[in-house]
Amino acid sequence: MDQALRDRWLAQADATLSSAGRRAGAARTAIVEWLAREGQCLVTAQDVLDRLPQGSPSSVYRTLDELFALGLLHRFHGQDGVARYEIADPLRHHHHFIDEASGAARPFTDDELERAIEAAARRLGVRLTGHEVVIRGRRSTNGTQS
Amino acid sequence: MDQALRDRWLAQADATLSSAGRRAGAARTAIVEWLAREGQCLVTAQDVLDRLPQGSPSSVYRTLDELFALGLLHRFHGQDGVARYEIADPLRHHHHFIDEASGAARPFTDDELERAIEAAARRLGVRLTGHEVVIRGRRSTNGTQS
DNA sequence: TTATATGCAAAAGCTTTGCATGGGT
DNA sequence: ACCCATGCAAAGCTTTTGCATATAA
Repeated sequence: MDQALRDRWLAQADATLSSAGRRAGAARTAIVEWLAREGQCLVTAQDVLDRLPQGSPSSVYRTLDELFALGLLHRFHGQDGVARYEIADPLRHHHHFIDEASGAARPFTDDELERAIEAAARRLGVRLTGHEVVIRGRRSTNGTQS
Repeated sequence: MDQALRDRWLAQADATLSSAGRRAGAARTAIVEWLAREGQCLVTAQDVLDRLPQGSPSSVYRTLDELFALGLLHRFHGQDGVARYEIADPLRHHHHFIDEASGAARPFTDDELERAIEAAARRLGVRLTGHEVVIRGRRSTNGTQS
């Protein structure tokens, strides 16, 4: 749904990978392209393996790891101990709402919450390098957003 | 450092466990008592095993699981894919600051942040059942707290 | 040509489970 | 006496690693 983000990330990923001396093989190419399309929120290695004809488990895990190490992916460890990744875009930051009814995760952004986190870090005497918020609950009435 | 919390939780745990029909064996007793003392922030199954003479791996994992299922522990899955637990106290809620220099996690509370999360949930149209915040960074200057 | 990417299979690490025995109530 | 708790050993799952081969640059 966010074409601009997709393209920007793909270009950034290619640039970063090749300037790190990595070469583009069939597996990595397929994985990176899939992530650009489908990796905007919390995908697992298994998701990639299931949906991609191309790529062995080792390639998938290695590529995911490498992209994470280069700062191209964020990594989380979900409620079940399985690693989840998503595209890291410096221009966009989001948090996660987990719907208890379905177990599904939805990304959301909230500027006021963002400011509150920065303020809390200041009060703690911490120079912030990253932060994550997970909200769990149920949609109370009519959904307001997309 | 919080004696009241410790005692309250221990009493609550005993009550909840026995009303769930569970019996107190040597392993569970030792584990629950250790958690009441040392489980206020992000301990792993391995921590329990290392520090306790009493209790086999299966007892530790089973007890931790059971306490989680009964709502007596919170469970998180750390950056390394290892499950971390901490005492769940309805009267006290805290978040986590992870110091990038040491990797250590420290609990903190912040009422304003709490309110910001509630406000964000309201804006999302979500009835909140839980939430977690992780802040990552470095202590910027002189440490202010204990 | 030379270092890197890939895939297979094996290993590693955390956690869960089956089962026989011990123990609480 | 009955059922739950415990511990051992084995199995399960996700993820990592070793190694031989294929391939990008």
